[in-house]
Amino acid sequence: MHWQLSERNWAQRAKMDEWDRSDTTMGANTNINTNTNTGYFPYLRIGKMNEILKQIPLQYISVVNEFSTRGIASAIGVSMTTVNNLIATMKSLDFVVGRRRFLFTRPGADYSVLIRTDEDAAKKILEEQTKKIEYFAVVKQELIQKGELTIFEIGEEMVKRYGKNWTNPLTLKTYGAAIATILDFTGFGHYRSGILRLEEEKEGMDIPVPYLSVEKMLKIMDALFPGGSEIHKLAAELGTEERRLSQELSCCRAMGFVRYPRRGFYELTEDGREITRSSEGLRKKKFTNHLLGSGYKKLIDRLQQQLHADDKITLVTLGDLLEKEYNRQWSEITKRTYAKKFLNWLRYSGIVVKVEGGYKLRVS
DNA sequence: AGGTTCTTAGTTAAGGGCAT
DNA sequence: ATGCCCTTAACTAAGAACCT
Repeated sequence: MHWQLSERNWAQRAKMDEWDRSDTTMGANTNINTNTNTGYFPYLRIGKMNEILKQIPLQYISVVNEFSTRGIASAIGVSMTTVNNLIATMKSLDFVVGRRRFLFTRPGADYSVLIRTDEDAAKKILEEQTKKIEYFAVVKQELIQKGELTIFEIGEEMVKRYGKNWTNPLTLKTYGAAIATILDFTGFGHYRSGILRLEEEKEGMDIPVPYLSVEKMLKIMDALFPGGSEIHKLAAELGTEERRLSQELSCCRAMGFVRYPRRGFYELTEDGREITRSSEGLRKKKFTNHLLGSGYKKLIDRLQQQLHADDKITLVTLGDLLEKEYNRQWSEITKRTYAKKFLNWLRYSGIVVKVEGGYKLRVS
């Protein structure tokens, strides 16, 4: 209630907007978007922004009262720079206006309050902002064209379009990642490890190497049933080292059994859930379907292509194939390691059958 | 002088390969 | 089957440099 704008405050707001505009090209004031920021870009990643925002005492969040960098800094016990980083980000989203003395905008105040209690509602507000702000449109369009963008490319685009003088590649990445995380947060694309994708990582060339057996996969899925788990908890439960486990989980993801909704947390997909509940026979069938529908299908196709009339499949031939398809150089021992896992999958799903001195594909 | 923007160093997480 | 070590990459916080 108390942050409702009164007549007088609108006047105040207008004044601050003018300050904002005055430091760039004058003129062009006929522009309807009077409160669109000029020259600011998100700097903090969305997670960090939210984290700091939540610490700011509510009394500072007002579209009536100005605040200063110093005031916030001492209120929450962080450096001026940190607050400035936050303010720059908030300005880039039209959540804050002003210079030296700042004021929340209506959406900015709403967002800052809601983020504490109702993340989805806050998201909605931010999503609206991304629709209004030009550089987001630029990135979105670029993303639609290319399907995926690295954070470096996003940064580069900003330099090109808006004449920023960022020269350090790390700087480009910083800004690029900030923009990418915001789009991800608001539901436009998915950001992960330096790349913003339009589609949830569709396994293309880069599916993980087969790290684990079917049995281990099922064990993991059992542990994830029904509600998912934090990686720490899961690791403790299974007695598998965390780093190792995250690799194994990435395999389960590539198979479509497991989902990774947020950092550190994994859960079963619908199909994953079904499989853990299925009987052995049904489970085999479902597993096979997933294998054939996954990126690993390509390996099976290759296997089929390269096999001559009475060639046998052995750990050696399979290892060589994997090495080639993944474009790596492995030692013999490593090749064997991965070949064993993959063979385990093929055997389990009945794609290969045992013959004298090796395996062969079952003709289907 | 004080405020703001860009860079950077140090830290943490993820990924990859090997060996037991 | 899986623990461990090493490399690479991302994140964060804050300092340096630049404005006004």
